[in-house]
Amino acid sequence: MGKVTMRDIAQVMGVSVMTVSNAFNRPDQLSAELRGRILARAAKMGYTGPNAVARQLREGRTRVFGVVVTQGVERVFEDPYQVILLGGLAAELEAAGANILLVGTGHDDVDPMMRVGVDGFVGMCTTHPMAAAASRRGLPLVTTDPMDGVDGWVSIDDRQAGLAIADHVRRLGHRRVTVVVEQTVPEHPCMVVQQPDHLLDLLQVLQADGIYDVWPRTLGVLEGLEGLDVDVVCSAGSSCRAGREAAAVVMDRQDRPTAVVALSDALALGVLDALRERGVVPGRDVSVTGFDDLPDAAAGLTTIRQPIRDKGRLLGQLLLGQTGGERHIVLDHELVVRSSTGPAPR
Amino acid sequence: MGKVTMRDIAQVMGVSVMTVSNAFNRPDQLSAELRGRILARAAKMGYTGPNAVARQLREGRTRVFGVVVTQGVERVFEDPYQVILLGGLAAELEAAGANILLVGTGHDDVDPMMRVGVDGFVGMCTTHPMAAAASRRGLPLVTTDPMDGVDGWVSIDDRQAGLAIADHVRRLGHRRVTVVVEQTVPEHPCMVVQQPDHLLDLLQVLQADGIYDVWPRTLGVLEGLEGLDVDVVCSAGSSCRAGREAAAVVMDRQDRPTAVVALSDALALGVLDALRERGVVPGRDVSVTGFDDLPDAAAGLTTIRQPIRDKGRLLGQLLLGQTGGERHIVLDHELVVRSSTGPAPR
DNA sequence: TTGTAAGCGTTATCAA
DNA sequence: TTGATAACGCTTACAA
Repeated sequence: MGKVTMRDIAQVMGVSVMTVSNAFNRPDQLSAELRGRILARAAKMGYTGPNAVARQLREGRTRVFGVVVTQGVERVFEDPYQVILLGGLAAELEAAGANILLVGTGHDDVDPMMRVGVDGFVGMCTTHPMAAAASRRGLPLVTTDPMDGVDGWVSIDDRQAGLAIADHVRRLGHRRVTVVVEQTVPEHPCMVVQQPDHLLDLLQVLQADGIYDVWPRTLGVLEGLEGLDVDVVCSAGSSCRAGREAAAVVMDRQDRPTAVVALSDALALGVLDALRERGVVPGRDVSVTGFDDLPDAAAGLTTIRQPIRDKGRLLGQLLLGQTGGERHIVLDHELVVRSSTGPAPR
Repeated sequence: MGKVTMRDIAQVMGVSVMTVSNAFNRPDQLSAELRGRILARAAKMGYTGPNAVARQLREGRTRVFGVVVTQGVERVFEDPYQVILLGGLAAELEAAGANILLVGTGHDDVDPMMRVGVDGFVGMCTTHPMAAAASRRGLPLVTTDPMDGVDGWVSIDDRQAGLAIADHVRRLGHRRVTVVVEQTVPEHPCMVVQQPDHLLDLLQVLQADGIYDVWPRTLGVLEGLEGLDVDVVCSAGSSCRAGREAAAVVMDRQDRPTAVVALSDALALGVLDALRERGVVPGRDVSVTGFDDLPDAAAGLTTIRQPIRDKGRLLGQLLLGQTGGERHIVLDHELVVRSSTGPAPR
C-alpha cells in the first residue's frame, strides 16, 4: 500500500511498464480504451501517480531552485526586504513552472546544500559564504549582490546610494551622526558602539570572509560622513526590533546625535518607534534615514528607493536563462526625502 | 564536465563504485589513505559530490516538505499571518534537517503537486482544494485548520473566537456593524457590500467546495451579531491594502457603521489606516477589531490573540511524527482589548 | 578493507 | 499501438 509502482500495474494488467507510463504521460501514445482501463486499475490499486523523484532523476532536472539563507530559514521571514525580494523571485519562477526551496544552513555536520535536489541556487543577501558551497555543487548560482565567481547577480550601486544618504544628512547641517549597521555574524556581540575606524577593520575582515555584504553601502555612508562626529552601532540583524534596540542604546546616552543613519528601512522603522516612545520628534529633534523604501517607509521615512521586487524577478530570469547576454545587472536607485529628516537643530 | 559520476571516478582509479561512495559517505569504511586519494581525484575530475536526486530515490525520502498555497506563491509573503506561521514551521523542520518547498498552483495543465519530490505536505489556510490533490500523492498531509481526511491539523476554535469578538462589540453598544470578510476566490467580485443572508449562501457554497476556510470564524461573528444592523464587505485577500480598500467603501457611504469587524489583523490595520486618513478616530468615532494579534496590533488594535508561530511549530512536529498520539490540536485563543474599540457613540 | 549484485521507479530509444 | 532494453546515479546487503 502506497508502494505501488508502474511495474505492479503493468504486471497485473499484462501490459508493459512503458504502456503504463504512457498512459500517464502520453495519452496519444495508446488507445483511449486501454488508457482508460489502465488509469482505472491504477487508481483501484492505490497508485498515486509517477514517482516524482524517479522522474526527476530520469529527466535530469527538478524544476526546483534553492534559495540559500545562512541565518536560519525563519529569519528570512522577519526581514521585509528579503520577503519582497522572494515574492518577485517566486512570481518569476512560478510562471515558469518552477518551485522555490528554502535551504537553511543545516544543524549537524551535514551540509544541506549538498543534499537538496535543485537545478540552481539563489544566494540571498547576507549569505556569501554559501557561494563556495553552491559552487561545489556545480550548479547555476545567482546572487543579490555583486560577487565574483557566480553566474550572475542583480544589485544597485550600493556605495553610491550610501554616499547619497550621507550627502543628504550632511547638507542638512548634521554634525553628530550615529550609523546603525546590520551585524550579521552571531558570534560577534551586537549593540556595541564603536568608533568607525575600529568598526571598519572588523567589517573588512567579515567582508574578506564574504560574510558582510552591505559593505559597499556602509563604506559609502562612512565615506560620505567623513570629517563629522560619527558613531556606529551594530544591530542584531535587520529587523524592526533590532532597530528599536539600537535606538535605545543611542538615545539613552548623553550626547545624543542629531541624525541616525540606519542601513535598512527595517532598522530605521524600529529607530523611529523608539524615538516616538521617548517623545522625540523625527525630522525635527532627530533626523532618521533608512534604506530600501519598504511600503512602510511611505509614512514618512527618508530613504533610498531600490526596486526590490524587480531584483527578485531578474534573479529568477537569470536562473531560468531568460535574460540575454547581460548577467551582471545594476538597477537604479533614488534618494527619497520625507519627513523623517530635517535641518539639524541648533 | 559537470557530468562526472562515481562510476567515472571508480573507473579511472581502478576501484569499485562502492568504494567511491564510501569515500564520500562512510569514511570509516576505507583506509584514510585511499579515501584521501579518491577525494582528491574526484575534485580534480570536477566531481561535485553524490547526486542529490539519485540519493533521494535510493533512500526513499527527500527531507523536503511542501507548503501548498493556492493563491500563487508570492501572495504568501504578503500575508503576515502566513509569514509568521511559516517561520514556526521552518524553525521546526530546519532543526530536523528538513527543508521547505513552496508549492504553487501551477500555470498550465501540469499539477505541480504531482511533480515535486517531497515527504509530505502542509496545507496553509485558504488552500483546502489542495487537500484532495495532496491526498492523491498518498503522502502525509497536515493543515492549519480542521479538515477531514488529513493526517493532522492545528487550529484554534475559530467559531468561539468569532463569537467573542462579536460579543465584545455588542456589549459596547454598537448596533450598526460592518464585517469585513476575506474573499479568497478570484472569480468572484470583491468589495461588494452584501446582506449577511445572501453572503452566507455564497460562503456556504465556497465552504462546500473547500475554498473558504475562515468559515467558522465568519459564522461565529455573524451569529454573535445577530439582531443588529449588519453589513458585510468582501475584501480581496487578507492584506493591509485590501483592508484599506474595504474601509474606503464602508466609510464613503452615508450611514456609516459605528464598528468594523475585520476578520484578520492585516485587514483591520488597513481599515485603521483608512479611518485615520479620513480624520476618523478609531475607538471613539468608529470601533475596529481584528483577528490574529500580529505584532503590529500591539499599537492599539482590539483583536483575538492566537499562537500563530506555535501553529507552525506543531504542524512541523506533526509532519515529522514527533507528536504523540494527538493529531488534532486545538490551541487557546484570547480576546485582547485595546484602544481601537470603545463605546458606541450616541 | 574492498568488491559484486541488485535494485530505487521512471522514461528514451528503438524495435515489433 | 505496444513492448523489450537500457540507462539515470546512487546505496543497501552481502560476499570476498
